[in-house]
Amino acid sequence: MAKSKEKLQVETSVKDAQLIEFRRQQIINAAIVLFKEKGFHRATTREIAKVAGFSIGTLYEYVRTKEDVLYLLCDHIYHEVKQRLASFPQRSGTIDELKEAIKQYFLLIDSMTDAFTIMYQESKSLSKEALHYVLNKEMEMVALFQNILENCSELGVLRLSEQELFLAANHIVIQGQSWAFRKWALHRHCTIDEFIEYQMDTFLFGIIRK
Amino acid sequence: MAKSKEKLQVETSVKDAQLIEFRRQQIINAAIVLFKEKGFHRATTREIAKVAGFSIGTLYEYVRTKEDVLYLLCDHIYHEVKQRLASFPQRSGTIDELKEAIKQYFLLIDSMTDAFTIMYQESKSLSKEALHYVLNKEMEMVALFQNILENCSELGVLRLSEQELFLAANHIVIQGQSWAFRKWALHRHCTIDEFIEYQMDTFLFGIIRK
Amino acid sequence: MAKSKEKLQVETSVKDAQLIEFRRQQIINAAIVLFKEKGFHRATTREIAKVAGFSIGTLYEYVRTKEDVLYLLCDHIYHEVKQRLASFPQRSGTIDELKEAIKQYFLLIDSMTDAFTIMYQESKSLSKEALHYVLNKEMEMVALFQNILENCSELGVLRLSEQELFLAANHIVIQGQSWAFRKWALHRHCTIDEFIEYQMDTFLFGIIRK
Amino acid sequence: MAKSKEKLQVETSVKDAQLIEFRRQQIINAAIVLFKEKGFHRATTREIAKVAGFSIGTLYEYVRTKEDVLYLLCDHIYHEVKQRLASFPQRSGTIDELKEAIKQYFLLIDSMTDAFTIMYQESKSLSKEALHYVLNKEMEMVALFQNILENCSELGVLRLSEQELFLAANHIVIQGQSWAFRKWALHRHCTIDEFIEYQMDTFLFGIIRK
DNA sequence: TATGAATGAGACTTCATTCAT
DNA sequence: CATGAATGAAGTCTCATTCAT
Repeated sequence: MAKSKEKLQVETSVKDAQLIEFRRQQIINAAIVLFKEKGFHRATTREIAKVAGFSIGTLYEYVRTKEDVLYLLCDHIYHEVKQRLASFPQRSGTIDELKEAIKQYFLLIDSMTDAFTIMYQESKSLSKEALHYVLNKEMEMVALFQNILENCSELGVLRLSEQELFLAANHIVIQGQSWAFRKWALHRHCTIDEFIEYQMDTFLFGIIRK
Repeated sequence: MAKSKEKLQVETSVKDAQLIEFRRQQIINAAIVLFKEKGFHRATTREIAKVAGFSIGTLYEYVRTKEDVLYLLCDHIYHEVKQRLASFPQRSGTIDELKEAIKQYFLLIDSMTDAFTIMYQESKSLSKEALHYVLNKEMEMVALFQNILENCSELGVLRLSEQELFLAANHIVIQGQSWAFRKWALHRHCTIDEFIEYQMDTFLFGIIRK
Repeated sequence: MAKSKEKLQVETSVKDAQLIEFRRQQIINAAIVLFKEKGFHRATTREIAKVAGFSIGTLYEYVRTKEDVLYLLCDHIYHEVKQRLASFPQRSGTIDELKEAIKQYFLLIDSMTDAFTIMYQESKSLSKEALHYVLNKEMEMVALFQNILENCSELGVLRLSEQELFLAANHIVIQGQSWAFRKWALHRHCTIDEFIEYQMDTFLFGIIRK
Repeated sequence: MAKSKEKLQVETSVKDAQLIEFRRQQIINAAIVLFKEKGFHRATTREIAKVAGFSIGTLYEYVRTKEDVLYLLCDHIYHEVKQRLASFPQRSGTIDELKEAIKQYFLLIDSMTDAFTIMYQESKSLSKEALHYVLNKEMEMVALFQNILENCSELGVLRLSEQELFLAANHIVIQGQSWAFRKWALHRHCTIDEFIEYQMDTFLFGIIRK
């Protein structure tokens, strides 16, 4: 797996970039369905190809190993998260911005429950190199919230130490994820909106008071 | 896998109950090491036997399938959690009791990081029946905290709705687990004690205010 | 194993029907050699693949389990029997037709001694479902002779009760098979032709007299 | 396996001859049940010991290998057959004696269907040496009938060539066995007595006429 | 580009047999 | 004599990956 500072490249024998993009999206969609149903290891490449709508031979034209499929999936998720959270940032440093960011993040997770769950249960199957890359992305996600919190902190809205900033950002990320992999228990007691409200409430109050 | 209301039984061809207990603990210990290192699927039964200190044949005298090993491991964890949380319950309904419970739970997780991580990443590999049993245990764990919170609520220390009780209990459980599977990121910024303090602080403040 | 009223289907991942037919014939041939030499249980799937001329992986592209190999073998035999006995039916109801049928059946067995012996010693290793199917075929074989006898009976050449018709048909089938699994003893005393003549003689005389 | 002209000896580490006899009968009985149910290969030595009523360790005090169990079983059957057919021989050379012998043989088989079926389906699993011994016994059984037929022939009751004598004896033995391994089909159409009568009738008529 | 038959390393599991108690 | 825990060779089957068409 070739490496670049920015992104691990999954090599192909196919040249047409658009086709690559298209096929890979098919692969990711198939992978989400299958990995959710049976996990990374129990899902076979043959099945992935079949669900994706082409042959096993074709699959291997767009991916070098099964692990690549998982990597593609993880990468895809972070891409989505970034896009979603990047779409509204006014860098105002107000509590409202923070709230909006949290809300968007939670809603995103709710709309991609399966993908998130897979990522958290299967990323350990990545190679050291790929895992490292994915965990970095994860930290970037935390950093996104850390930034927003920092803005608030600088404007005096919050009063948090370095450590508290980090822990608070983590707190948000984790609670969001928990909606994905504990949905089976949570959604019997509340909707995503109620969940968001509760988290926001508790969290902000716990934070702001300082 | 025979079933009883209380516990799924893993059958053996060995008769000496003490020996069974002993060997199974060896198996669990070996499994924790290996599952942590390579995950459930990449770890082979032969390796498990080897690390446990006996032959593959012997392993299968104490376990019917590889899945049984995972089940044994999960069951073991819940056993520990219950013992730990059951060891100090004065049922006082005070905030101090709540704090102590949370602390014990977090410390337990810290001392069994690997086991907890495995459970959360691999339990999906259990059979439907075994998974159901494990998830039930998980809910029992949540219920433990729910009870303590309820006690506090009844004594007027807290003022929480049914839903809030459940969400708060979940909150605790999740944050505790997050220390296990995000330790790699967290422990670079704080110790377990600092983490506990932070969680307690934020959480309780977010809760109590009501 | 999918089921249809007519035939149990052994499923494949290979799509080319002609190739399937070809490979399966290779498998059956290999199985006859090996099952004869060491029996169903002592013959390994790896050996079967090797003798058939391909890898173990390929074997499992054309067969789902080892049992399938045995089933394929049994099915093949009945196919042959039917073809052979169906090739000359003038439905005349004469003794000559009966004699010809018996002769063809005995000659067929002589040319497939190994396959027949295997079938009678190993069919018990089939699953209940497959065994049932095979025993049904066996009864169909008996019925073939029962029909011929019935024709003779209706034309007054023979005078047999229902029960006698059945027993007589069985008699033929069994004596034929005995040439297969007792060849080791019989062929030291007579050729297949002598055996046929003796059986015909004794049997017909015992029957016709009535 | 030590060899003597008369009988293959299965060695033991136990000395008490009576106990040996007793335990072996237990083993044979257990083997009949289990080999019938699952065949020689699928039945495990552990099961045999369990059904026999003792431990696996004890089993191996009275038998050196699993194959020995099968051998013991086969040997036992021939012992029974000989005893049964030896109990009434007046060497009269009459048709009635022949008829009585046939009847006794058929009745014996009917009372030991399972054992006979096992012998014919599993004896192939014996070592070459043991198989040879068992097949010899089989030929002795044929010879028993050959003798009786010869007596009749000498007295002029029958008029058969050497070859015919052999084939006729075989005929009897085979038809008897067929009651064992085709009982599933036959007993729906007739009782053992009807079967005997039919066989006697057809066979004798086919024979005597000469 | 797309296909799918072929490959074979390697996984899980069984079970006959031994031997210390 | 009896026991049963331990052993490990060997068997069946899966599935990621390749490559000729």
